[in-house]
Amino acid sequence: MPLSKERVLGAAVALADAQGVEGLSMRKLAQELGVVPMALYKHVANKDELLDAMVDVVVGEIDPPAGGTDWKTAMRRRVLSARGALLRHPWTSRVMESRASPTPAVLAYMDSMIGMFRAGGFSIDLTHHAMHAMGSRLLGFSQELFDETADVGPGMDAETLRELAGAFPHITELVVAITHDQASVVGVGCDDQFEFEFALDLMLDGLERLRDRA
Amino acid sequence: MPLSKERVLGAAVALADAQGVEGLSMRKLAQELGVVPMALYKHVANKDELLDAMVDVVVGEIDPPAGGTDWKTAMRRRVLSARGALLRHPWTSRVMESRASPTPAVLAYMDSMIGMFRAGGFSIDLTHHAMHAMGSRLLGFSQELFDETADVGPGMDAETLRELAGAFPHITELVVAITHDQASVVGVGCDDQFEFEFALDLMLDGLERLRDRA
DNA sequence: TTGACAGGTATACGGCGTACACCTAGGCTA
DNA sequence: TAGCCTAGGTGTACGCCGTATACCTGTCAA
Repeated sequence: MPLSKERVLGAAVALADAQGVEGLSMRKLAQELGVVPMALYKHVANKDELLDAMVDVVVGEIDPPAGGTDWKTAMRRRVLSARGALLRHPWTSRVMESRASPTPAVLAYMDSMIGMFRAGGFSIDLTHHAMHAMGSRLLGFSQELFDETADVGPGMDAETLRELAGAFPHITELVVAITHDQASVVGVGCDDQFEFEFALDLMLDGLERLRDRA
Repeated sequence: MPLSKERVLGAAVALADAQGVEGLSMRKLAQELGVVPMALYKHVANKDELLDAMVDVVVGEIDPPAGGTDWKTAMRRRVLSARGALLRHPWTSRVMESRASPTPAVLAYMDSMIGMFRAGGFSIDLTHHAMHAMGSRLLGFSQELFDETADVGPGMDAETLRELAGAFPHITELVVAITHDQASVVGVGCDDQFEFEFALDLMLDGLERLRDRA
């Protein structure tokens, strides 16, 4: 089977899924395809263009807007669909952020999101603010700067734990509370999906209130 | 003047401020300091540690919590102070996101933020949700996935503009509205500071309402 | 005086993206 | 059918990167 842009993209996405985007190099990708590195350049202009195209693959997995419902549930559904795509390809958010300007596919997604607000009766100005306020959540991710439970685990002795508790009392209190909530569940950690939806609804409810006040 | 961790860090921050974090290499940094690359390794273990230390420099610029006010204005002030630091060193957010785990300084900042919620009468659970919901905004940035006015400017002919309007009608409408709002100002673009505070207040107000309901 | 050590240096390795020249097979035109 | 064009894979090489390793030199304590 000869090379093609589709084959290259597919292998690139798979490789990034498997190894993370830091592990994706033109050379490894070529090897994966049984080909010499420079062969890739007959199908993509350079690595940056490859990354852009990979983002578009993921954005293409987001469901189209649902019809026949109010703006809020339609938007909610679409955002959660985007989140699904981003969870399947966790490298995407990082790549998207590092890119200088958005790809047409991302622009089209944003455009249709704006349209959903407008159809929901939002003024242009409020729509504008809403887009900013939603920020990355529109694409189904909110960068989590730290996973509070990742660093606390079985691999830590009581001494270190006590030190941590002294240095960061509030974090400790919080982690303890979370962990107790679900003591029976294997693998401590909070319910990311719940947290995401919590913040999403907080945002959507607040925006709705602002719209109705005007 | 001999090398020192402080001199290395200072030069690294300055270089990243000037060239962006992509332009920061151990070799360029060494050259900036008039020294051979390997000399740096007597003061930092490796580039990752250097990046972590650079983040801590910026986090150190964030004002301590303001006393003598209610939780909301105290938190608002602190977040805006963080935003100031991040705006002075725009590379910081990207570096922070790319790091595997947060530095102690970042943890300490988060810890004190949690403390501010708790002092404001938030339950542990609501505090937890609040921290997730605030996400990166806690550190004064919300990743802007696209700057809607960056791509539309004097360097674009009427033909391209019409094409864009056809492909992305809602974005176009929005950009036009924004640009008209401030026709007299040089350099189109929305007021980022306003947008940030809008979203921040939306969040804080929503959280307060939840707290009072409980 | 000696010896340890802190701190700057020289060299080298493997990995990266990619420019450039080359080859080769398939298909189109004359 | 002869000639050539071109799409697509190859080989080599360049300059950049982070950093391991060995080395040198000046300072200071014993």
